[in-house]
Amino acid sequence: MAGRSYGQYCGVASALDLVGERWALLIVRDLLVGPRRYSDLQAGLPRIPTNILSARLKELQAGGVVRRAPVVRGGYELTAYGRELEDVVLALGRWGFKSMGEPQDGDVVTSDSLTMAFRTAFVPDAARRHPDATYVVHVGDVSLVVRVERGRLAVVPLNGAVPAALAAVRDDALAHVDLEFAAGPGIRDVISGELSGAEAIERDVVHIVHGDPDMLDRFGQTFHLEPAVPPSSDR
Amino acid sequence: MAGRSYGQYCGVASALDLVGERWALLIVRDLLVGPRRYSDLQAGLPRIPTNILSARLKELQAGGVVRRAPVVRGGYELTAYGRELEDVVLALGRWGFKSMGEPQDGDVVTSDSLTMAFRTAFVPDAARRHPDATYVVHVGDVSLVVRVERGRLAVVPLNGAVPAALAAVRDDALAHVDLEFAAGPGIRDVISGELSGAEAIERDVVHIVHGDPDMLDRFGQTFHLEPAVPPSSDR
DNA sequence: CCGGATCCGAATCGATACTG
DNA sequence: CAGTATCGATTCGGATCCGG
Repeated sequence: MAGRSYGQYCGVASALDLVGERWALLIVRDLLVGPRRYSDLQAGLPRIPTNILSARLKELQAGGVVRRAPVVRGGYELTAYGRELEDVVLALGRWGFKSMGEPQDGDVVTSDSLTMAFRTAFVPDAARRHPDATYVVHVGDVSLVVRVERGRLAVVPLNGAVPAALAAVRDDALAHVDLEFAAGPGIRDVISGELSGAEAIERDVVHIVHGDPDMLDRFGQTFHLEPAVPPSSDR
Repeated sequence: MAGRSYGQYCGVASALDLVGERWALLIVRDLLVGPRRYSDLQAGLPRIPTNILSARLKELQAGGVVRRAPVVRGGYELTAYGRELEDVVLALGRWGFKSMGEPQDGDVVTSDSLTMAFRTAFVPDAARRHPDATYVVHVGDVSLVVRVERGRLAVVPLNGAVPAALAAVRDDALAHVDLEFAAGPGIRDVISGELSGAEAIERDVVHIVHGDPDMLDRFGQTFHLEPAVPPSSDR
């Protein structure tokens, strides 16, 4: 499966031998949200060719990263070892956030990628200061229920079927939504702190559907990622 | 250069568009140690085809990750943005460490990969308890001077030319080496804590060249990575 | 319809040779 | 030393096909 290894006795090389092939870490990203069926993964990675998805799933299984999900019919899930890739995916997401400019033509936002983005941006310390809040967020055609409860984060899709446990969380959250808003790509300037809540609303980067607009600042503190370094500070 | 993007407006996808191609992160790994010339990179990545190295360096420059090093003739170095990949490389190294079994035929250990491995395994808290120690470590045909000074880590190759600043660190360190040892791949069991210093010496995993063998335990505390999770604990 | 397997042209990779 | 050029071997991407 890894016909071509990097040939180095090194942790980084070993990791890349397992998850360094094209698409592999995006599959892992989606599986970090939860078990997924073949067609779920395909839907979440619109550009992946079906033979590549198939090949990657086989390789990831052979590498002990992924296994068949016994409960979900036709499902895949991460092994314990695979779940430990969360650090890697979060680090990549933090770094890559800084180079996300405007979306390119045809770029999509998926439910799973946005869910992982919230996990990446989540600041536990800030959440501890405001331990409870519930947001409903619309980006593109993805809608998520983002809940901070006792300083812990849960993200659940607003629509669609979810496991019973998550459905309970979702229904509970929807009973008391603090803030519901729709946002475009400019939301990243709120996440990076380059735009205050009020500025974001004024510039139509964020449209408040429901709730107290001041909550948007709390949102920006709870979910924060560093903005891009200016190229000038290159030294 | 990135003719084929993943087409997702997502930090992880954006990161992989920049450094997800084959060999890219290994080039970054080596550049994290310091500026390198084309031939240094080639020597540190014995299996990379020269046209691929050339192509990657171009792409990484276009992506703002790498630039020509003004000081070193023919050199490359990371930009400020590129240096921020350290988190990613360390996370990958930590994860990949767990799947490093025995070295495969033809696997090499390079100076730069071992240097980054020490940075990955370095435990600042443990170093704070023993803030000063100097080791000379031989693995394969790589020899490094590993120095902890006031709780901070510096790794310098034992042989070969280095910039003046590093040469000073090296000479200073060599003046009072606490422990010099040679090790094979089994060194990873010391790093993972699965072998005590005494056991490692007894089983010939580590050969003490010079110094107090008891220092090997301190070494194992200062440089620690989690061992592989047993497949049984998969839930 | 879901979960893939198969086929094929296009792009990339890997090995080697060659050049300023 | 620092790459470019070339070319066969792989892999990738897109589409189609097939069994349950």
